[in-house]
Parts: sequence; C-alpha cells; structure tokens
Amino acid sequence: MEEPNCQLSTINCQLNKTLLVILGPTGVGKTKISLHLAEHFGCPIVSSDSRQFYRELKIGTAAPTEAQLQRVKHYFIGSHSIFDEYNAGQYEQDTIQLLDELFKKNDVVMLVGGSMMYIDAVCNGMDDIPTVDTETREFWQKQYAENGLEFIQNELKKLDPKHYEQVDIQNPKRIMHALEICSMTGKPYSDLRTGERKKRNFNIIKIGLNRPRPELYERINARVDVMMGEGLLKEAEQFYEHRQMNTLNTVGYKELYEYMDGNWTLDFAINMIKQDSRRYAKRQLTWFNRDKEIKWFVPDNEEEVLEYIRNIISK
RNA sequence: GGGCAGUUACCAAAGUGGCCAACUGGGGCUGACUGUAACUCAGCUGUCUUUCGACUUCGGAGGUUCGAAUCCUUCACUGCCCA
Repeated sequence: MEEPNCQLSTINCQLNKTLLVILGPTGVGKTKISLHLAEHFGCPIVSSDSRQFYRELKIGTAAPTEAQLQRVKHYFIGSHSIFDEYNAGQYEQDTIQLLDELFKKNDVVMLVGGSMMYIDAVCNGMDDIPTVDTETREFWQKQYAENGLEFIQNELKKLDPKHYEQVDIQNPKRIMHALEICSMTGKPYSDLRTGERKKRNFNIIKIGLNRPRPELYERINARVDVMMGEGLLKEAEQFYEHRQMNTLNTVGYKELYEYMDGNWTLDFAINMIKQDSRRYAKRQLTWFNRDKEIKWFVPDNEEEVLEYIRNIISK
C-alpha cells in the first residue's frame, strides 16, 4: 500500500535512511540540542542555515564554535565565502548529493537550521529554473529603479500574464525574478513552475523547536548583546566596503553598516539588530506553521524529542 | 510660592465644536513567499461582531451645547522659566 519513495532506482533505495530535520526560529536553541542528538545518534550535521554557510560571518550568524565543530562533523558551516554566488537551487543539488554520500555510512543524518526555503529545497525539491546571470539581473533592476513598480508590473503582465495573476504584485523582488527568468529563457516563468514536490529516497522527520514568544525574544535580545561582546562590530567592519552585497544584507550586519555610515547611533543599531532578529524569527514561524509535518517541541525537553525520534526510527 | 506649556490608544505624535474609534510613525500581532530568501511584500492593531453594525474612549470630576478629544470651571499630575 505504501508507495516506495524510491521507485526510480532500486539500487539507490534508502528506505532505512532517515533525515532528521531540526528547525525553528533564530535563537531558539537549535545548536545545543542538535549537538546532543547528533552525538546520541552518532551522525553528522548538515546545516540549513543560509548565512552560516559564509565563513566570514561567524559571530553575527551564531555559527557553531570550533569546539562544537570538533564534537560533531558539520557540513555547510563556513563552506562558502560571502563573495561566492550561491542560492537555494544550488544548495538543493549540493545537499542531495552530499546526503547520498553520507547515507552510505549513516542511517541517520541531521539537517539543522532555520532557512525556510533551503529546508524546503532539500525536503521537497525545487523546480528546474536557471540561475540568473548578472546582466539580466542588472537589467531588470535598472528597469525597476528607473521606471518604477508599475512599469515592471506591466512588463510581467505582457511576458507572463499567468504569473502576473499569481504573484504578490506589490513585491518588486518577486516580479523582477519572474521577469529575469522570462527574459533568460524566452518562456513565461510560470511554464517552468510545476509546483511538484520531489520524492526523496530517504525518510524525513521534522522536529520544530519553539518557545513562548516573550522567552524567545529575550533570548534573541540577549544573544545580540553577546555577539557585540564577541566582536560583531569588528567582524562587520572588515567588509564595510562590500556592504552592498546581498550576502551582507543580513541581520546583524546591515544595521551596523547604518551606524558606520553615520545614519544611526551604535545603540540604535544594536536595538535594530534585536528587532530585525525578532521579525525574522516571526517570519520563520509563519513559514514553518504551514508545514503540518513538523512535530513541535520546546528545546529544553531533550528527552521528549529523543523519545519521539526513537519511536519513529524503530518502526 | 508665581508664570507659561502640556496630559490623546502599547509608545511617540496629529486633531482644537459635527466629516473622529480618532491622521501618521514606531512597536506588536497575523499572513504571503520555488534561486538575492536572515531577502522582499501585504493586512490588522479600543471592545463585541464573519459583515452590516453596536458599544466604551482622548488625565479625573462637573458644566456649556442639538452635538465636545476639541469650549468653560475645578482637581490631579508632568515639563520649562522666575522665586
């Protein structure tokens, strides 16, 4: 009755393999519990944190420390430079390939992080859409900057009326991306969007971590102060001249650049980091709440989490 | 003690007789989001109601008026200035 997850290739069938996804909002305490779980299962950790990829952004992304990295084998922590081009599509490919390797030796592999779309990319896959080249990106950016939102809305209406009906028409980034794909492929973006969910050849257990909102916010606020104490300002300063780069359009950095540019006081910038982190946490929760496969826990109840996982795996 | 200014929703701040449940900003809440995603975007934010609508608000009390956040009296508190 159960449809095998891996009908494409029986050789690669890995039904006894499990990807343990640990997700939750920033600052909830994913790192701590995941290290314990990884040690318990003797499995490696694959990060799904789209900013901990960058080796230059250690403090501000609360990346695992050297000591923590010693304890458990991690992948995708500091694996890239902020000067690299990277995106969720590439991450999907890289991670699936990596998981294939890891599952040869491990029955359980953990995916830990809070980057919603990146987690989705691994669990459900993404459509086959080309990576946008620089010229195309700049072209549409220029169109938007010079002619405004209404103009690109109309362009989309012409090039992809179907998508025009579907996208958030107020959101310039979404419109521009659709236009980029239209002009790169010569086809409507909506033609490439299948909405299909890929079947993976491993089981997926999704563990969501959350706390009462006030507690979560307190932890976030406190962590920002810790980061400042650890030298976040200095870390950000090093890349001041590259502050326009997308990879530095990141909570914890962009606010400090406002300070360095003389627009904000340092205290104000620090408060904004806290606030932007809180907002990010909320957005993460909104996204995760849609996913009914997630089983939620309070991170302090490690035993409960462990028991839940054991129960599923032993079946 | 005297003079002046002020007290509006979680905060800041408009409104100075009817168009006011009250501009706006912040915060908060809710949501959208398949490649720049820690991005970007949207809605709500006095109470009750799904909507229509009903009800209670603009420091307290009293008054003027058909009608008050807006005018008057008084009390309380805050700020600045003079003592």
